[in-house]
Order: sequence, then C-alpha cells, then structure tokens
Amino acid sequence: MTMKIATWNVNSIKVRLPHVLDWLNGHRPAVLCLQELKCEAGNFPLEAVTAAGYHALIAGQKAYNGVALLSLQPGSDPVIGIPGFEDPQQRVIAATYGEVRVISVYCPNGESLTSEKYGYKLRWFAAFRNYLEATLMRYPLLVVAGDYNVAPEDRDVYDPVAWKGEVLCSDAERAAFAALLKLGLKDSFRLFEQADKSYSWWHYRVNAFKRNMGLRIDHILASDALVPSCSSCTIDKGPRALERPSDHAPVFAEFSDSSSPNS
DNA sequence: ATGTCTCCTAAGAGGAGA
Repeated sequence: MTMKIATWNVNSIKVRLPHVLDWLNGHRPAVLCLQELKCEAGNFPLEAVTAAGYHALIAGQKAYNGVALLSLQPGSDPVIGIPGFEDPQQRVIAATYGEVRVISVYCPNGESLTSEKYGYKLRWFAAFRNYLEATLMRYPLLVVAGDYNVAPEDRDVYDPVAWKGEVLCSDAERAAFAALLKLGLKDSFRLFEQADKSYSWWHYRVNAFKRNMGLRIDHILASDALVPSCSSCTIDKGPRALERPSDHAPVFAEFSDSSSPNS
C-alpha cells in the first residue's frame, strides 16, 4: 500500500478549482500541498474540497501568496509560517499526518538579482533552513513540498547558458537550496531515473510549454529516514496542457505505508 | 518577442507580482 504526497502551485485556487478537484479525484493523494492560493482563508473554496472528501488547513492572504494542505485524514499540530520569522507573506504551513510531518512551502521568487525581493529571498531561505533543522529534530519523518523558486542544477533548466546566474538559477539560490538538503533531506525526484528535460514550470508566454522551455523548481524533499519508503517521484504534465492552466504542473511522490511492520 | 496570466484599485486602464 502506498500513499501519495503531492505539491502544486495553482496560481489562484479560485481559477484553478476545477483542475484541482479533477486531480484530487484522479489521484486521491493522502496530502496535496498547494501554493499561490491568492485568496484569504475565508474565501478558500472549502465546501468543494470537503465534498471531494478532503480536509483543508489554509494560510491565506489577499491577492498574493497563500498555501494550504489538503488531506484525506485530518492533520494535527498545524503551524503557520516560520516561527520567530516575522513575515506578512503567507508562505509556509505544516501539519502531521500519521507519522509524517508535511510542510507546504512557497519560497520567494526574488524577481531579479538586483531587486530588494532577492535579498528578502535569501534572508527567507536562511530562516527556513533553521526552521527545518529544528523541525527535523522533532519530526524525523518529514516531507517538505512546494515551489522553491530554485532550479537546483543546470539539467533542471531548458537553456542553462541563457539562464546562468539569473534569478532561480544563481549560485546563491542554489547554495540556499543545497543547504536545505544538507540538513538530511533528499530531492525525491533525483532518487529515481528520470527523463531528460523534465520540468515543473513553464512560462505562460511564447508557447513555452509546447516548446518545453521549462524549469524544474517544484520539489518534494524527503528526510533521510523517509527515503527508504519513497518509491517514486513524478511530474504530471497533464494539467499544464488543459485550458486555463496554472503555469506549474503538479508533482507527486509515493511512499510505502510506514504503519506496516518491517516495511 | 515589454511576449501572459491573475490580482488589486476603483470605475478606466494600469500597476504589482510571477
């Protein structure tokens, strides 16, 4: 028996609700981490999600950002944000499902290396690293899934020469991502053989999706203690080809049920 | 290729953010 844990930057839950409901019904993930809700918690389409059989924990705000955890079983011990890091931007929500702690995260974009938002991005990553370090001590079975706004390696970029040093690909951003892995986390996608030119985000402009001009910036990190139970990680490009798509595709990882003995 | 999509304010388009 396996359970799926998935992540999807939906770029407005209001607009993408039909896609999300279809995907939930098709995959029945144990947990779906959402990013870029772009709505306040009170405007989240809770009834439709509940009717689909899902519980929801929501950290929303007007217009921008916003994250959620949808789940078949209710989560426990929810935490919103990064404790001790004051931030009006809703980017992080955590809860426990069975034995597993799950974090849905929307890392800052940064805009460009010369933007004030880039400095915020690097400060935010430092705080997030410290939060994950503390979280791992309390929850050895940890999944951190979301839009990291970092392409970790050149093979995660359709044109690494053009993107060299650009935001999402800069050395400092890649170092910030690597610092998360160094805590004892693995990029689940790279635990398995994957097709070349696998991406999770494509710009809306210039027919980028049809031309596969993409970046892999949505990741599911699994703690070292969870890695033995991880059996796959897949980018589902299907929803990106629909009418009115998000610019991101959902990503999901499968884990064997840790409740069975000797698993 | 200043290319697209979504939100906001505020009553028209234009700006912010990605």
